[in-house]
Amino acid sequence: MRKKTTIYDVAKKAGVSPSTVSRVMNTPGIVAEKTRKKVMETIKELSYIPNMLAASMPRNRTNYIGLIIPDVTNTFFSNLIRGVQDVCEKHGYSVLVVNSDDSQEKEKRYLKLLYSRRVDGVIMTAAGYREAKYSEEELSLMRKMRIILIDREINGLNAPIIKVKNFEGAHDAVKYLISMGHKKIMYLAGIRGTKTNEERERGYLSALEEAGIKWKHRLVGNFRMDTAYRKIKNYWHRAKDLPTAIFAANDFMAIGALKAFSELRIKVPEEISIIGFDNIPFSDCTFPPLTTVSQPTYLMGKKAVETLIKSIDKRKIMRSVELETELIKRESVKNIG
Amino acid sequence: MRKKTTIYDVAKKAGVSPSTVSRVMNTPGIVAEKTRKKVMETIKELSYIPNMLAASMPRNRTNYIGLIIPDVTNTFFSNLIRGVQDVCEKHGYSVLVVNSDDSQEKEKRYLKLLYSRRVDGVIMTAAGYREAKYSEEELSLMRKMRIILIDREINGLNAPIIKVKNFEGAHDAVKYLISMGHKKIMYLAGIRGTKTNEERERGYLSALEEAGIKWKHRLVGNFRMDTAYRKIKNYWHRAKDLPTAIFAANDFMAIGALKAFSELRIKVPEEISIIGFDNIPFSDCTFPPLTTVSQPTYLMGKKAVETLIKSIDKRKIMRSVELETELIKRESVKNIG
DNA sequence: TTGTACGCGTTATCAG
DNA sequence: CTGATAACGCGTACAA
Repeated sequence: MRKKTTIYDVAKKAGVSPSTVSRVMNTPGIVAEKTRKKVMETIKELSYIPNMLAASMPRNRTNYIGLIIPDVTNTFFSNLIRGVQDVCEKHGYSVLVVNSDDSQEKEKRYLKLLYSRRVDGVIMTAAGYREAKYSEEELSLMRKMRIILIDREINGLNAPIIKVKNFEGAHDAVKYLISMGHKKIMYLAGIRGTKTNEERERGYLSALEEAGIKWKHRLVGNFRMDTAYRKIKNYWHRAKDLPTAIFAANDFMAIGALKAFSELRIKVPEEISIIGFDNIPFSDCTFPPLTTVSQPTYLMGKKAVETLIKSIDKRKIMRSVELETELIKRESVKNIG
Repeated sequence: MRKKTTIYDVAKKAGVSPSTVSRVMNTPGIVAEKTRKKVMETIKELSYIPNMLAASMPRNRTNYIGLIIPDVTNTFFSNLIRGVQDVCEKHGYSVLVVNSDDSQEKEKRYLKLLYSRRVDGVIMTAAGYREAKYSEEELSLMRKMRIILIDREINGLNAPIIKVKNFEGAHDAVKYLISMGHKKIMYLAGIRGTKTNEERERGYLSALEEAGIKWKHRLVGNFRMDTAYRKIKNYWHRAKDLPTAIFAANDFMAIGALKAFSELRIKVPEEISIIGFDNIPFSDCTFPPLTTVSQPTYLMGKKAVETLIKSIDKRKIMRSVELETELIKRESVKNIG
């Protein structure tokens, strides 16, 4: 790799000073039209591409945003990433993505990395399903950075958070089931102790209560498809008082249930109705297509960067946001009223 | 944000020169144990975190890898990303991911961005399904960077490429179908003119020929689920000589077919066998679980960075790699022999 | 409107 | 083994 063209090369060839070239690129308005043109030409000729790296130093800004998520491979997060990237790109920012795998240790390492890289802001969904404890050292590091949280809070850190209305989403779903004539609705639960699961379960219970329905049942799950599959099969083999509908804490589990029923020769939705949560891609490719509660993951990413960037560029204060869910009615629910 | 701790702060407090602090961090071996300890202590005390940004300048290395893909949201690529990230992280590199949306224009813009960011290397899957034409200007920019291609080549650019054996993968799949007694096998095609599709189709034809089978049929598709769905429904309504098995150019289309047959009340695999290609997540959640050809996407990412980093760190030359596919036998194929 | 000179935080070189 | 000093490429007060 031969030497790269610098701002000096352009300046010399155009017969101006480096500062003028710099101005042409950053504040074109304040330079005489004639010189501006001359400089622009030279830039083209030499196909000069400015060194953002070098520019970052005096500016004290990298135009990088750090993004810490559990796993890119999870569609929930890849959609989030896309939201983040799209907005970032529009504002001249680049995204540095890392996977925490829900490990606090990795998370800590990456936080240091991002600090070291001098990113202008960080978007993170805290590792671990349960509320984790953070050492004072980590908290202090986080406080040195401009951080915005997604979905999960961090005790002791006063950072704004973007989340969805889990309670309302679950409430709506169950209410819909009730409106379709269902009176025996089971909750296929996620991991206990996680805020996400608790909120969805509360939504489930409250809808039941509102309708004056006493029948309720929770099948313990862990957000995973295979577990739901096994639990359902197991349960249907020995239970006597079976539900007519299931509200699953997420789509993976709903799909696991779908699979179980398919093997049990129990028809969905004719014999049992199912609603999921998340609206992951493919929830519309199941048989039957899954009725589910949609999480605006893309929007979450978008909102997060928007507030972050506003805070960076215009020094505005960041505020928490709660996003609405949406009930996507497909074909896994039947009206038995 | 208050002023950040620098190497000078550490040096002063430890009573040494900045160079010594630098050495402690980069080449600990060459500094006296006693001073090293002293410096390490001071670093801890001040919780100093080095500024990689600043270090990048004199080093002329950013330890960033640029990754250009069509879309993070596509599981094919998110797996690739993960492979890239995991290896990068191990070697102290960070990844800058951008989405081209298969647009050459965006691709070009991002190439410039990555150059401007002074990434140490670029991994890209060229935009567009068909072979695209690149201007001399773009080619020259690409030649200035250390680039490694994924899956698709670029005419006029002599860059190494990582790809999978599409021909062999397709060949194996169809051969398997034949071994299961199928003699009328249809090809559900992807976009014509794309190398991926051509290679898979050649694999299909060659397996047929090898077995001396004359019956063949191609249903034109475009790699998309809904198209496959419609084509299949249409075809089954009016065709007379129906196949007993289908080899789809990718999983999306295979799933589209699955859906069509489900609605047509045609049982898979009892009445028709199906094989897909890609092994996307969820191909094991369909009914029945899809038999398919697995692409090692994670491995592709891994291989790409490995060669790239070797080239950066040890100035070794980069070589192209062709990866093996694997036939994943699930339940969408029946032995009718 | 333009140019000069300094600073950004680190590494590399060279002398000691 | 350690310290002084010159880059690295750009932005920006300040001077002209």
